[in-house]
Amino acid sequence: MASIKDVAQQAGVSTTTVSRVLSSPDTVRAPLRLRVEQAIAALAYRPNLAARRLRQQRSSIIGLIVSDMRSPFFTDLGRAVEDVAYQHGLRLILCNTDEDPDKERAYLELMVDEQVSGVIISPTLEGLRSLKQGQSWPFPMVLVDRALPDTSTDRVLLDNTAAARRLTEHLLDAGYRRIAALAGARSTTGQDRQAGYAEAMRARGLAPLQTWVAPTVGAGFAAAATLLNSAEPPDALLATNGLLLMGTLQAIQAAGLRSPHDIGLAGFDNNDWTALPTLDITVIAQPTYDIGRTAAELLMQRLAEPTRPARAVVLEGVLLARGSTCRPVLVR
Amino acid sequence: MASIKDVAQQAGVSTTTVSRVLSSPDTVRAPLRLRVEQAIAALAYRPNLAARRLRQQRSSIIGLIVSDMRSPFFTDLGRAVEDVAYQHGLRLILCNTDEDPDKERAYLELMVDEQVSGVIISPTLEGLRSLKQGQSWPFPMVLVDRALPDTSTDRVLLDNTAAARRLTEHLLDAGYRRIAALAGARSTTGQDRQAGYAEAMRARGLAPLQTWVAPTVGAGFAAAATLLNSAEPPDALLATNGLLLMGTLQAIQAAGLRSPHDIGLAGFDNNDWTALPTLDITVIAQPTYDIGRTAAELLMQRLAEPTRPARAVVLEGVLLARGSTCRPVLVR
DNA sequence: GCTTTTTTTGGAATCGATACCAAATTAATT
DNA sequence: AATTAATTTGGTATCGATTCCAAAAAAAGC
Repeated sequence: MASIKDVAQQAGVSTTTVSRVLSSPDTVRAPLRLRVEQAIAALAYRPNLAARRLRQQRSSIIGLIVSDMRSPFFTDLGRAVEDVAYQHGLRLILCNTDEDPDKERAYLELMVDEQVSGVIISPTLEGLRSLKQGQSWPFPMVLVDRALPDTSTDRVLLDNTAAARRLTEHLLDAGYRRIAALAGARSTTGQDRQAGYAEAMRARGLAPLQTWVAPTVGAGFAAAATLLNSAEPPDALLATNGLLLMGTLQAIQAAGLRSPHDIGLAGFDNNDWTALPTLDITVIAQPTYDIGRTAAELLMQRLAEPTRPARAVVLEGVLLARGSTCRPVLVR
Repeated sequence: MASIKDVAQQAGVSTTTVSRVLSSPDTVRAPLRLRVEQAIAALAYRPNLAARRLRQQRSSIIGLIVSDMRSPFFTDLGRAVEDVAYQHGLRLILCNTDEDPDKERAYLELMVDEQVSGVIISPTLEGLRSLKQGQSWPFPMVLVDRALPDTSTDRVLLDNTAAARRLTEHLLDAGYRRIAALAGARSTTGQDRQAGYAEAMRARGLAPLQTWVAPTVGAGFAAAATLLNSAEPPDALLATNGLLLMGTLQAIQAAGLRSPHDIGLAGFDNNDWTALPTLDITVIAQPTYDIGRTAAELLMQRLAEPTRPARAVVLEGVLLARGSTCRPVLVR
């Protein structure tokens, strides 16, 4: 493996000059630069990233920390981040926390060890709290999907409260009244969406009826099944994320019910299956890829300009009104 | 940030000793070791990975190269790899090739630059061919999901031909005859599954009827729609992966057809939505997480023992026979 | 108790790039 | 043409760990 010394020798210059050709070519005069470039090509020289990193005390790596990459939202997000990262010559290290604050902390410490240039993170509640209490890390961070108000960290969020409010109003407008919400515990996203739901309900003089559940298909199924089997079952269900929506749908079908005839159904995340004609589920579509791309770009901008003020980008969800919320007219 | 020198000074020993406490503690006598350990704790010392990597000429990073992390199969796989990697103190770098051989090559070269310890890859056809032609890389590789026969690289595969054969036989046993297969082009997986399908068809004296398509939902939809609108439409459709299955289902529903009454439907990948009672689609379930875990473990074993002979692990798919292939008895 | 062997510790070189500062070269100014 | 300023280039220290080899200490052998 050729090193910078070999290149320097081959081109008859110092290693300093070779280094300059690599980082700021226009400070080296043309004839020399040409010789160096030829030597680089001839030896198929590739700079040693470890040496560079040791000297510069930073790496061209960024971290992506999410709860579980298998959740479709994070999958899309990750793909977008990866695209932008590689366009900028940065590598992406991937971490799944499973909503475990200890794992989250451990991964952040790994990021310190790796001397990453920056981290994009969808933090746990505990992580957010410790950030708010002044916990700081030796790299810039961009929060995605989750954040607490009044913290000065770059972030990209959906207007969760507004989106949930809109979705709830859509259900109310369709004539549903006993609307129950399944909200993901352990994240601000779930809390914000629950808040939007509750606001919309109260605005019409109705009592909100939310259940807090772990953000998994299984937990969604169990909670929805319990609701459906209760004495006074709801006439519509609202799931605050794609996994819970799947679980809820499973419970509805397992109970032999159909939307919209027997029960209204709406949720978040425009996953492929929600659009199937025989399911046709009303959802809030999140601009998932955009969220990831924006987050990565915010990080790039901060790396270029470390002192600029923190920026919050709030994106809108799009309501896709479909058949699962078209309540048939009933006479009671 | 404390360095090994600071620790050495604090403990009153040489850096060599500190290094030894870190890598092989039992070569340092207890009292000294204790002093060093206390100094490490007191200074919250963390070794500089760049320095270590520069000296050792390798990094504790592994790469995962797949076509698109958004495909559920690769999502699960990636999660498994990540779990095992972190258990072994390795970081995971993620790459999406989009089935583009140039991108694949570029990413492999990045892996060289990063001096990764190893790579887990689901290679493109071109990538496999160049491997077979003797292209070699300065790190061990484990192939997942795709491989050519007679190459000596560690690999973890599904028995794709057998699985597709079994699925096709299941359709035949249910009474379907004009079974059309949508096979993913550009991967050995698609080819192998097509082969299994074709074998099963020919064994019953039927002519296989396959269409090669790009492995995306949209391409699956288009191809299935064309088949359904043809003069002699098939009586069953077989999709060789989860994305194609979704596209096929969309086309069936868009045409106003229902399984199993109007048309049989079967596919690969036991995604959540396939199990919904109202869809209830027969699939071959791949042990996705297991595949990823096994691949990661194979890599760990090779890192521990670089010279051991290459190993191929072939896992079985599980046929989940569901409602979409229960052909109602017809009189023709 | 003294020599030999084994174990434990330290000194200094090394990995490969970059950054600072000084030397050399070129350009600009009077 | 001589002096000064600006630009290009090179020498060398440095980043922080590991590794080889030698020195010191402990254990073993006679």
